[in-house]
Amino acid sequence: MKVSPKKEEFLQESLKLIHEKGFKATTMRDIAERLNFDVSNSYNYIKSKQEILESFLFRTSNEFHKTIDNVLDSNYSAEDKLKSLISSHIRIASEKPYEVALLVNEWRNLKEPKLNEFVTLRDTYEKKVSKLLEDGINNKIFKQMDIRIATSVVLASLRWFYDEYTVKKNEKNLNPIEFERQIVGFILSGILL
Amino acid sequence: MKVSPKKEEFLQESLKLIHEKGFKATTMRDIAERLNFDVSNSYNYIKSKQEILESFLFRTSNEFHKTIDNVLDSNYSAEDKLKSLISSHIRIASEKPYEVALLVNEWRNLKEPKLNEFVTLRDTYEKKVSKLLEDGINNKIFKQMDIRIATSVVLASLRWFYDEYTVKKNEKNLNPIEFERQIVGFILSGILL
DNA sequence: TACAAACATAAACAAATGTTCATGTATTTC
DNA sequence: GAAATACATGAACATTTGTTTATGTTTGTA
Repeated sequence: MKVSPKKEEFLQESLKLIHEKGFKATTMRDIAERLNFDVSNSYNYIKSKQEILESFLFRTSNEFHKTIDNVLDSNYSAEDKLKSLISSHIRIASEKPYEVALLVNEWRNLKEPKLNEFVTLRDTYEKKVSKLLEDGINNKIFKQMDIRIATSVVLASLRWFYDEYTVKKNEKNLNPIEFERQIVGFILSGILL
Repeated sequence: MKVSPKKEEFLQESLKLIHEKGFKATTMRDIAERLNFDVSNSYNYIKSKQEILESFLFRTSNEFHKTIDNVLDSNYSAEDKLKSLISSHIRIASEKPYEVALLVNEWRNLKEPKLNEFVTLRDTYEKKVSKLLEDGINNKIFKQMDIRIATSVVLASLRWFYDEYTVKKNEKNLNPIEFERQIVGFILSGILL
């Protein structure tokens, strides 16, 4: 599928607007206005408003899945797999913060059957993380923990990071490398000295 | 301010619906339909749709603020303050999961000037947490860490918990006491054995 | 019992929204 | 230079939405 530069511009501007205002609150007229053309012209680029959301969400979801699959397929120890997963997650979130923001905040606006499809993908991703943690526990690398809690907490610890790269630069942005170092420290051994 | 039982029922049902579908996607007619009366009747209970959101959001925000203020005012060590904070957070989220869900997911739908007011409250809350962590670092109880990252990660680790109490009971719900034990373990000393 | 408050309905509204259609102008490609 | 493709406009549409107004019924209470 070829993407003309204008279409790409349309999609990127839509992405940013949807991130700013939320999917429901962003109207087709909002998008068109920002691009200085009439609403109707938008439909030369997309078939429907939903399509914008769907394409971004599934594209980004796929990227995360590919990444975790590669990590799980590797011969690293559970500890190094987890480090590698963290690293990949941070890379994606810093490279494509708006896409990740959409993934986190706007998936609820999908309609069936896409919504179901997405939720299934999300559950699958969680299960992959759970498996990684479970292996680590079985190999006595990680503590004995409730897998469900551990999975949620690890994912929650990473999920907010896109925000550092969408917010205005009134403060210095976090350096992804340093962030990775700190987050690895936190997840592996907590904050206690 | 007295709240009649019918008004309370109206608000609670609105709360659940808004949580299910999102604020924008929930129409006044949706709410009325669920309560088996006409849309117009809703306006005997509230002045506007926005008011529903505002009242829940600021009420819950206040509760969190009161709680953290009490924690900070105590004579506990930084470590015990943090434990106490975690405990309070989990209590609120398990007692009022829908209110907390709204706080986390729907604040973007506030309009100015309420939006600004809310964001300020939220920033203030974060600063309070940062202060707690900073004190702990200065007293050599916590590791040397980037305060901004540590604050975000601690809050993110707690934020998702309401979900355990809003989701259908197809799986056993988490016991808040056990959750607290695990989360304290995680935040204080990570997952590494 | 009478009066006020609470609870309810029906009809209508203005504005906003996603989308389509018919049509026109650039731009690219052969 | 002709033909196809990309880019754009304006008008119109059917729905949906929050909210108001006028009016009626039920319920608690003095």
